[in-house]
Amino acid sequence: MVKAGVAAAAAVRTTRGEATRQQLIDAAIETLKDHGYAGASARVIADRAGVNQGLIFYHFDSVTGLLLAALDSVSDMRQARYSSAVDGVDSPAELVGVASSILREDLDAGHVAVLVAMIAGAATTPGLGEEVAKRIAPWTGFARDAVAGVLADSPLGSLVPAESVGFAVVALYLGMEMLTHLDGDRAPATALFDQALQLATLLGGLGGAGGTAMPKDGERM
Amino acid sequence: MVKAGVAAAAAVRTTRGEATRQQLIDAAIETLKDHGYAGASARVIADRAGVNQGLIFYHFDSVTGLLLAALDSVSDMRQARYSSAVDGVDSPAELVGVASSILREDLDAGHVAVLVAMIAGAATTPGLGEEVAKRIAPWTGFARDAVAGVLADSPLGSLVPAESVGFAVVALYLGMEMLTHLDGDRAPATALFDQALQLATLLGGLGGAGGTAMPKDGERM
DNA sequence: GTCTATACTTGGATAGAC
DNA sequence: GTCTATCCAAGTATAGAC
Repeated sequence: MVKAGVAAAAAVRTTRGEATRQQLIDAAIETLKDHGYAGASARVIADRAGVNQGLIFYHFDSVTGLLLAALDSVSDMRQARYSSAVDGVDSPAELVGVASSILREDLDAGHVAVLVAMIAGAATTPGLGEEVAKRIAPWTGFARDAVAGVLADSPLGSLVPAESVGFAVVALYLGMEMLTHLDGDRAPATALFDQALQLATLLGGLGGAGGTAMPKDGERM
Repeated sequence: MVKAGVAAAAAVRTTRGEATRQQLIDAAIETLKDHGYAGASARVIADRAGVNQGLIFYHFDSVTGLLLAALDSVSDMRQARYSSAVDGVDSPAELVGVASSILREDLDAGHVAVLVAMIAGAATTPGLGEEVAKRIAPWTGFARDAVAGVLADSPLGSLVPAESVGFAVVALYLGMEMLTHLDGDRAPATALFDQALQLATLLGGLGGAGGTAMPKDGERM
């Protein structure tokens, strides 16, 4: 059996502990999606991961610690996806198109459900609010910057501050997840995005330079 | 002590049981606001109400039953408030103004926090989703109708379907509550509403008939 | 360092006292 | 009709085996 670089940088080698650690994070993510914060107990998560419940406390100190690691994982993963997708976009219509196609992914895969669950849980567990807030801030920041980017050379830029639009987009995003998840019907969310795309295209046409209507998907991740 | 109409219609007389029942509902609402769904246990709620824990099961069959009664209470109360406030509004700018001033009430008082907590809880507790969905539907319906009302004689009406706008408004509403609650900062929410009001006033000015900029508060409740 | 068995706490629910 | 005492299930956390 070839073992590449025993004394090399720690990042590469996968110890047994690292494997269970990852299994626990994955199981925590799935559990948050399916059962929300209140349903994400040590026993349920550990069962799903197929490991002993006590390992959560060994690897993450507490259930809360594990859930935060899960939030980190989802947040990092999705933001990488978003960054690469938004890269090269330069009109409001394109941005709406890209946001729309990615949100569809998120709703289907339940990525935002993890954020929603953790924000909800922040109300319950002392000290969690601060930690979750730290991890949500990049989302509003990212949205603000993306909006600012396409608004810079548009006449809309002077009407709507990117700060407010970024906040609104993330809020809308979270709210849509809640409503969609609640009655299992994606149709209103889809219709809303179609609507937004149409409107953005129209405004882009009226206004300045930009304006290809259809988004590029940005498959790279 | 005067006891009006002992044999009269049941609605008026307040039995001891009714009082406890109401105390429990009030305590459940406050507990959902402060500690979220996961923190709303029978013992915590009963302690807050100053009654024995077992009474929850006597009066409401289960904790879930009590929480749904609490949701009903908040939902009914707020919708009465909304209805009376929107009554007489006939321009988009006015509507945004009214919505803005009431949302400020809601954020301060934590009314929407109860909705958010229950929607989050719906992911956890089997069967709860359906019940919560039933109680949230009137909100999107109300928003849709309010939007449709002011959009009817506006040129915007043909651009944006009230259905989608209503859905978006409720989603935005829930998302704003989450973000605001999370980092305890009302400023972004306030700024967003100021922004929306400004934009609606502008669009109203460009477009059709309506357009007094300032909302009436609709103090009656 | 990794994992298991076990201790302890809290929560939902009910039988029966008042 | 109201409340208490109590049962059992589920939760977090740790002491100690490997």
